[in-house]
Amino acid sequence: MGDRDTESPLSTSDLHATVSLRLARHDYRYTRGRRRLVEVILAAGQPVTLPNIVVAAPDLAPSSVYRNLDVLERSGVVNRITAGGDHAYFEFAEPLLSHHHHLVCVDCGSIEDVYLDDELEASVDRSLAEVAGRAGFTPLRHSLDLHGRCAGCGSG
Amino acid sequence: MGDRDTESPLSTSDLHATVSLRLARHDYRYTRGRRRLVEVILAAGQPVTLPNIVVAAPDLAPSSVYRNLDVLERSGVVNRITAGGDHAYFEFAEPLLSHHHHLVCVDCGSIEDVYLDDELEASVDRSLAEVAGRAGFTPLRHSLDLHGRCAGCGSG
DNA sequence: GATCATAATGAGAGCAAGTCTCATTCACAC
DNA sequence: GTGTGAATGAGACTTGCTCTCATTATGATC
Repeated sequence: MGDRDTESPLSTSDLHATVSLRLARHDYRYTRGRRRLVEVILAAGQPVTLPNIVVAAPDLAPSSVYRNLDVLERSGVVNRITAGGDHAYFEFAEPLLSHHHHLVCVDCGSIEDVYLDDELEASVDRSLAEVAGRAGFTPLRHSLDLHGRCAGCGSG
Repeated sequence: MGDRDTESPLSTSDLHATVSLRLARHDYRYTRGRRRLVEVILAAGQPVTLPNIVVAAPDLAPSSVYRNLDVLERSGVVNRITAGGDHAYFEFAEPLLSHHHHLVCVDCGSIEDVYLDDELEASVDRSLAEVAGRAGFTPLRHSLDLHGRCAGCGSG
């Protein structure tokens, strides 16, 4: 599993270069539509849904956006977050965005990124690896999300 | 018909009593169909999808099963797990099944329960509470799942 | 046990997120 | 510039899940 590259968040041009490389590695082309899609996700600065993307870039065809999100996911550029709401959320995958977790609002479905300290992450990975080993399970990544009510939805 | 050796801390009769109480607390009735549904989930001993349920109990109407899973979720009897596959998974909620996490297979979508030690759980809760507090977020529960390949799907 | 108000049921219609199709257009190698 | 195969996009299609509504079961009260 681990690529242990501890890269800091990338500049826009570095991002495009990295995405291009990853797509090429999977024999995909970095077309104008895919570049626009990457820029929309970058500009959002948080996980986005298809409606978010189409509102931000109405010239992108939904069917192509879905297809390209799939391509980006296969290439390791983007992660799909299925939190249970109507839509899936997408954000940059790990080396493009440092390892983090999510606050998922059970009312409005919004997702916010949060960062935990490295020591806890290490403990979690260690425990999960142990438990996975016992089950003959090959770990790829973990997801640690907190479900509750966001500041906007309050305790109502 | 009575299986006794699941991970559930409750006996079958205690389970029914608890479910009945929780439903009543929300002004729901514990009907025959809901009792059957609870028994199917108990017998499975692991998270189940709607197809799983209907195969195990073909006399239950899918529309009623969906509605009743919703009722059971609202009453805190059952948890919905949306792992990204085609179907949602359901299992008993926390006091009916002790706190645990999931090994989610990225290939076949299967979900297996795993248990972590209490100390790690406490650390996780502490860190998440701190981070949530900073964001004005009201925590309800956390989900910590390991994504990878199950023993059956191998490392291929 | 009989009666009644109301919740639950179930078959099928309906909805919507996401996928597939296919004719057209673009990206890249040469 | 040319050619080949991938990418595009509009819309049809699939499908997990929800809604509708006439019928039936449930639990409270007598």
